[in-house]
Amino acid sequence: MAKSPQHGAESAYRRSAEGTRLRLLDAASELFAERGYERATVRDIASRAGANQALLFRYFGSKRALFGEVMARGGHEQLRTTPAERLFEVALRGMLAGGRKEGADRSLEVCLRSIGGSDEIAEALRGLGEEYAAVLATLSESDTGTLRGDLALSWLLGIGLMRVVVGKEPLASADPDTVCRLVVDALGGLLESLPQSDGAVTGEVGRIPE
Amino acid sequence: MAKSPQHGAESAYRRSAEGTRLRLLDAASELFAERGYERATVRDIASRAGANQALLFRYFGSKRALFGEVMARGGHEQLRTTPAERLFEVALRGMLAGGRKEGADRSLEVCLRSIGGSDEIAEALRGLGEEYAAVLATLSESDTGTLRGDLALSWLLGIGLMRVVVGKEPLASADPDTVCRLVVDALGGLLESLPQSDGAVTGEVGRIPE
DNA sequence: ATTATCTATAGATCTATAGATAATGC
DNA sequence: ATTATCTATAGATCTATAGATAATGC
Repeated sequence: MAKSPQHGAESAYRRSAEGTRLRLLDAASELFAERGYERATVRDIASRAGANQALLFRYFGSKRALFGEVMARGGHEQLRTTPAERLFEVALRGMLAGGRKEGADRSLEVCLRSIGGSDEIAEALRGLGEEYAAVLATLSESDTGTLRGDLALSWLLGIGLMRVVVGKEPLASADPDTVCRLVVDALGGLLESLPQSDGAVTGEVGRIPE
Repeated sequence: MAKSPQHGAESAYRRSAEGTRLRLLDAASELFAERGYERATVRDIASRAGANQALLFRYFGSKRALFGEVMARGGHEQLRTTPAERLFEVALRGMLAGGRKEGADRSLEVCLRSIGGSDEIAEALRGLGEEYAAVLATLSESDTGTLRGDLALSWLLGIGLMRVVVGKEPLASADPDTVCRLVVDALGGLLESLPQSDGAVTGEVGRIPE
């Protein structure tokens, strides 16, 4: 019992600047997703990382800079790895899962929970939104294509808002497949090139890309 | 110049408890809509009302109680005065106007800007959402009617989020008629009894209730 | 000796309250 | 005399920093 490490499992990672930096980043990712920017305090983050609160400032400079790194890290992964025709459904399903999938990209969720906070947060969401909407816009041939992309993204975020953040029933407990089918079917008229969900009960058979 | 009133135009309303209470309520309505719950400080509100900050606590008890009164005041007006078939479009157009219409009900906007703040705020939005969604659900005969109502409301809020709060272009500057038509047309498949917007360019003629 | 970590605290906000002041009605 | 209003400040957070301490590598 003598000389027992005072901080449990993470003691093995101790006294490594790089390791602590990474644990702080991971803890920040989680807490920003759970509580949003404002309500996740630097002390909470440091505590979950098993690090001293002062190290957060040593390694990242400020809370806002840490937020920037968190958003930059996972933010674009989903966009890079998903073909345009599948992006809406993949992002929607990620949102519907609401952090229950390990290692999922929760950037949009982080934004949703952080909204009221500050103008800079709104800008972060706008920036990420630009990228999603631009891809979605390619699914329409219309001259209002970019607007249609914005509207599709709006629905995605609105669903996340009501289901994950607000917890509105019955949406909050609804089966992801059911939600996905209803939404993708309705979006068919807006984004002509959006493949309808497979296993649709509406009678329409979805085109499967490639 | 001697004995000039030190507070300008509002001096006429001075020394009336009822009047001050009302000016505080109005100022709070505006500031909550502009900045959300957290960022609208009691000092800002009192200052805009031309009142001393301590009076806010004297007349309302706490900032949260003031928020409650603001939400209770305008929150249900739109719901009472609008027939179910028209609710979605009326609420959407109100959201698209984004406070540019005098005396419009900005309750949903207030909620959107206040989200990250606290669980109690999320509850306020859930409460208001219950009422909207319940009405919208009556527009579908399906057994997933309530879910469809939630999804329609989600789109409404998502559009408000991206347009009013985030300012995503081209949505933020888009013509309300265009947005309305695109959204209402797409929602037709989700809520069968939703009348399509008149002047539709899609070829379908909307049913006009009564 | 270097540098990762910790302690202690400055400094900036905010909500909320206690008690003093001043305008009105009688 | 009553009560609307104002002054001053308590008390609770939070981010951020300065300087001390302690673990590692040479």
